[in-house]
Amino acid sequence: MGTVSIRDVATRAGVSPGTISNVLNRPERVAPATRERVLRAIRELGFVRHGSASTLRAGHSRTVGLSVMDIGNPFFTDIAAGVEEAASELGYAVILGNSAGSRAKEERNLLVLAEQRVRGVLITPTDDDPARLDALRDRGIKVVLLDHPAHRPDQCSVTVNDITGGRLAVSHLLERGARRIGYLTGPRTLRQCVDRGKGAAGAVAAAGLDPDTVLDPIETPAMTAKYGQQAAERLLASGSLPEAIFCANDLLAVGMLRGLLQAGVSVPGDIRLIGYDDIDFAAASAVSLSSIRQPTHQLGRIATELLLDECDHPDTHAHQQVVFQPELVIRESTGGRRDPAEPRPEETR
Amino acid sequence: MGTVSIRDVATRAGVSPGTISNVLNRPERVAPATRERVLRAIRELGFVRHGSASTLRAGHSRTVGLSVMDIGNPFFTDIAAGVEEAASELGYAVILGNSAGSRAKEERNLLVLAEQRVRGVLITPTDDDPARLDALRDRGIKVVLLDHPAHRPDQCSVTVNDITGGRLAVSHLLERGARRIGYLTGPRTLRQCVDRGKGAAGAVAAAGLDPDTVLDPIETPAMTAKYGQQAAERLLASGSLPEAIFCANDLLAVGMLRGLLQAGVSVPGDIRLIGYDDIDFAAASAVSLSSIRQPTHQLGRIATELLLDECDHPDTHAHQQVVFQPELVIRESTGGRRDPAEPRPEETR
DNA sequence: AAGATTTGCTAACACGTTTTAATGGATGAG
DNA sequence: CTCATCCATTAAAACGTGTTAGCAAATCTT
Repeated sequence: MGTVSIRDVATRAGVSPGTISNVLNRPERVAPATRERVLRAIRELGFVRHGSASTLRAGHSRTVGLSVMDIGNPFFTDIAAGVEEAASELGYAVILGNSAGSRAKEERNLLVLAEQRVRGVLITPTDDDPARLDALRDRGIKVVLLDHPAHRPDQCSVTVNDITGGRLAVSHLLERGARRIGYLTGPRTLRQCVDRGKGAAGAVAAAGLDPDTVLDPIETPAMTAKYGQQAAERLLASGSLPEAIFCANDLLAVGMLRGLLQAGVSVPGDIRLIGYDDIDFAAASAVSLSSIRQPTHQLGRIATELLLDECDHPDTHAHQQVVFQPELVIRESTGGRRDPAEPRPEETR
Repeated sequence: MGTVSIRDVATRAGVSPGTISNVLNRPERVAPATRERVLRAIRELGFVRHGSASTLRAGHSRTVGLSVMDIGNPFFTDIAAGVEEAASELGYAVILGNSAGSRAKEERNLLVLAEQRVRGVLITPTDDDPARLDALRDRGIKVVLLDHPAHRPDQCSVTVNDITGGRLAVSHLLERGARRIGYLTGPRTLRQCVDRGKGAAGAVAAAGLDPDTVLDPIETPAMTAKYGQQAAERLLASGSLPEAIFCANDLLAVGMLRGLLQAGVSVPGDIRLIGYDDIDFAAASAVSLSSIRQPTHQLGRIATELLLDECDHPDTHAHQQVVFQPELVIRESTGGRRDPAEPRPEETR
């Protein structure tokens, strides 16, 4: 019943506690025979190493933190899956925090992670303020930014070019003839929303048109399907519909689509619609959704590999800002029919 | 730079380390004036309590583990959101593990949780074997089963009646005239799949028909959209289509739907389709999906409250097996049109 | 065969916090 | 004024592991 400690194992195996520690952490330093004996004792006693004691003594743990903005968004769960995969390959556990877009919640989560003395943190920050992250670094906790560019050269980040993404989406809508385009965006404090908007404006300008008259931004408090549908209702109530809508993510797009269809608006007949992220459901939604694909799983995986490289090999580690390129996926919601054969996006470092 | 410890704070505030500990853990035992002085010192030095040291000394942590079968399934992320919400209200952090349906992975995750000396574990087990869970209990880690009935009376569990759910789904299909019904299910090792199948058979029997001739089970290796679509392809290749299909969860249903539509099969015209879980996307899919709704968020919340009650008040804690009742939601995929007004499901304890 | 090196292990301390019993000072009762 | 009571605080002993210096034995070098 009472928890079995390293000394119990030592007694059983007829060696000293230090040897047990060696077997666990530097097996090569201990003779094969003793090692076997110790491992057997561990099995027989059902010994489980006390992570806290280990962390306390060693000064660092075998865990990393992951802070995402919305655990309900498949974009982030895909990332989380990539993170978890890479972390567990390297023997690290992942503590997941959901900031739900709230800065206060993010702060609380980071405090918990700091208390747990995680080795490092992967974070999709809710805003641009580098102060909190620098505070973590000062505590010796490595930080890698996920889907957000590093604000200093000695920091790693993994992003997807959102300006390109916005450009791809809106170029596509322009190509299909739209001249009044709504931009359904989340809070302007989110870099992703701003950048995608910039890309959108860039596409309009590149077509020789005036962004201010072509693009019509609609802002929502959060990037969820619920707010997408609300936006649809407001739009319908306003009476003036654009010819196309670019949604800053697929959840907004799914909600918007639902709102439009319920009101009898035809997509893509009356309004063309494009989303962002290419979540699994985009292809399965009422009208299959054109979208901008991002290499989500890779995003999580690479970020984790960078973080753990920095943790385990701080001397040889080279800081990197990895930028992936997004890819346009055309489906019914923009009237498109181009075969969505799927070459993997190029990675540029 | 170097981490600031409780003694540094003590020195600064001109008190002993023990007093700092009291301020943090039993503020009422320390005079208001000193408390203020200590809190100021903590702020000024940027002290963050060392969770591991605390855990080591106190014998237990302020964290709980959550082990789910598929983090990519909105059903589980909804649960996770409920868990996280309830846990953080009570000052606990959540360590999330994704077993991805693999027993080995689940075992690895549980080991990590045991090493971290989590206070308790919320788990949706991948199989019925109680051994691993009993092992945790023997270590003093409380266990609450999520979406799985307790196998002993001194254990808490929170479930939704899956037999009822299966019955609701198939009764509905029978009502709509179907007499050959496919049951698209995940692995038969999953209790959920078995129970929903039982409910389905029960509904057929209750209608005076023979389950063996009416129901046609199709098993997949995992309950994902991918396998749902594969099943559709196999079904189409076989040439003999049932009149309706009951899918053991919405991901399977979404995949199945996609596969059918791509092949030009009309839903609900040629085949009626119903899923399970009523994830957000069910209402938004190509043909909106009839489904069985479960109170997911509540599931996570109640389970967490039970667990933490057991942790914090072991003496007064009463073990409970909470059973929720699922609810039929009719949409286009079964040709239904009943208004989906949504009374909340009843809770029965 | 004697020194030089390597190998395999031990003993003891350190990590930062919580907790216990003990201390000192203030307060109130007699 | 003394004594008992109470309160805020302290000092020191844990908690279970990792690490370091060091020692004995085994192996290698001339």
